[in-house]
Amino acid sequence: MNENTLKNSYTREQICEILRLDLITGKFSHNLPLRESALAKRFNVSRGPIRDAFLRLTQEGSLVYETNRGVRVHSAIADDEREVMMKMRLELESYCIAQYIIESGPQDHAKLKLLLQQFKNACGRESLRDLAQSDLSLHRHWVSRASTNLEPIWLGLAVRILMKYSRLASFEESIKEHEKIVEAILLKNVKSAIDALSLNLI
Amino acid sequence: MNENTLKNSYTREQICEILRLDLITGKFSHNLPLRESALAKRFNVSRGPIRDAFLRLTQEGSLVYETNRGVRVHSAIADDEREVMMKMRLELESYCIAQYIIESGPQDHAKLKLLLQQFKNACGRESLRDLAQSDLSLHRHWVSRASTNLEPIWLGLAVRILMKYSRLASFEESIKEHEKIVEAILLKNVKSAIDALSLNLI
DNA sequence: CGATTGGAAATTGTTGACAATTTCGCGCCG
DNA sequence: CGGCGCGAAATTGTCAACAATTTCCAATCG
Repeated sequence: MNENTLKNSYTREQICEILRLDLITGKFSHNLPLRESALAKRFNVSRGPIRDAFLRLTQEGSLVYETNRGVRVHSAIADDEREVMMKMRLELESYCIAQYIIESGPQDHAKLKLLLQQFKNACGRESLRDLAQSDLSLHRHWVSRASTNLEPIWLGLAVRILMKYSRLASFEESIKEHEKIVEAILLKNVKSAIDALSLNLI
Repeated sequence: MNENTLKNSYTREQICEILRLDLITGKFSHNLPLRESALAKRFNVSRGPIRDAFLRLTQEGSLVYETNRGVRVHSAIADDEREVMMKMRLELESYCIAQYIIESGPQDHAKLKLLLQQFKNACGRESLRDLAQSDLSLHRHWVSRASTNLEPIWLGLAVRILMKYSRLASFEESIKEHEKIVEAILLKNVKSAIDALSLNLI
């Protein structure tokens, strides 16, 4: 926890992102509730912003809220729930990639390449946290560019799916899958991009 | 606004529900930001709970948040976004109805009949607000019973879809569609329930 | 006349204090 | 010895005040 060393306090958004990655990588116990005051101290802010983050993560589905009793980590999704979520996510991202290919310009492509490179680096470091973060960032790039309306829905799906398997398959394979998707996008080949995506989202 | 006449202040949850229906039925301008203090006065609470509700509705997608500038009503979704959302919602609710048929007991069925009746009553009153509320309650019943994991995702989809058409098709037709779904559920006929659902979610 | 800049008003962001609720341990009684 | 209140501690819920930021308007300058 090196965030305490910085004196600057965190924004609601930053706190939310950090906690989200903590949740994805399983840093919190499933049975113990998360305490507002403990996290307030950790991030060097008052309880207000922490409550804001809790509320968001609850809506995303990674936390469960009980009145007067705080929040707990949501139980992992079942296999068939994951299957449904995957179908929904594939539907959503397919649309977004098709849209992204139409709308994106050179600066988007530069960003895309950068995010892919960061993903590869994270695979190299073999850090689960960095991997989850860069995976989310990459997918989020085309989703948010294509539709701000679909982005919050996508986030809820992606986070829950990631929580299910804090362990991703093989780093090598994951890199190849994402390379194929990005390559197809840069060539503006919708069909091939979606084919590659559907191999990634299984 | 008869909520002011009651002295009791509202819970976060109630405020959220009221605002959600206000948003669905188009009570707020798309360009003007929603003011925390104005709503705090309306609900007779401080700004804290209002901010909580804003945060939730933002995550649901009906509001858009800008740092230091408050929230505005999110722009309506495009036709093709609606199409994607509908496919996702159909996928989600089909699973939930199948699950619901397996798990539900007599008391669930009683509740189901009650919710259907309330939906019919709302159609009779021709109140758009009541209609939206009872439509949401009915669908929410089987979704929440089947999967707490899918419920927040479903809510985001359903709200945005409802916002798109504050005007529903025909009351008569809508009643028939929902009667068919409920009937099939009570008979534990999964296929026919999902068929009826897919006619409703178009 | 239009653009700019300065400051006042309005609004959001954050905090610490207090109220309401839950939790937990301890003594008490059967 | 086990269950039952009871009260203290811990925790969440709410609030009002203050800080930071944005917005708006009017005075000023080119």
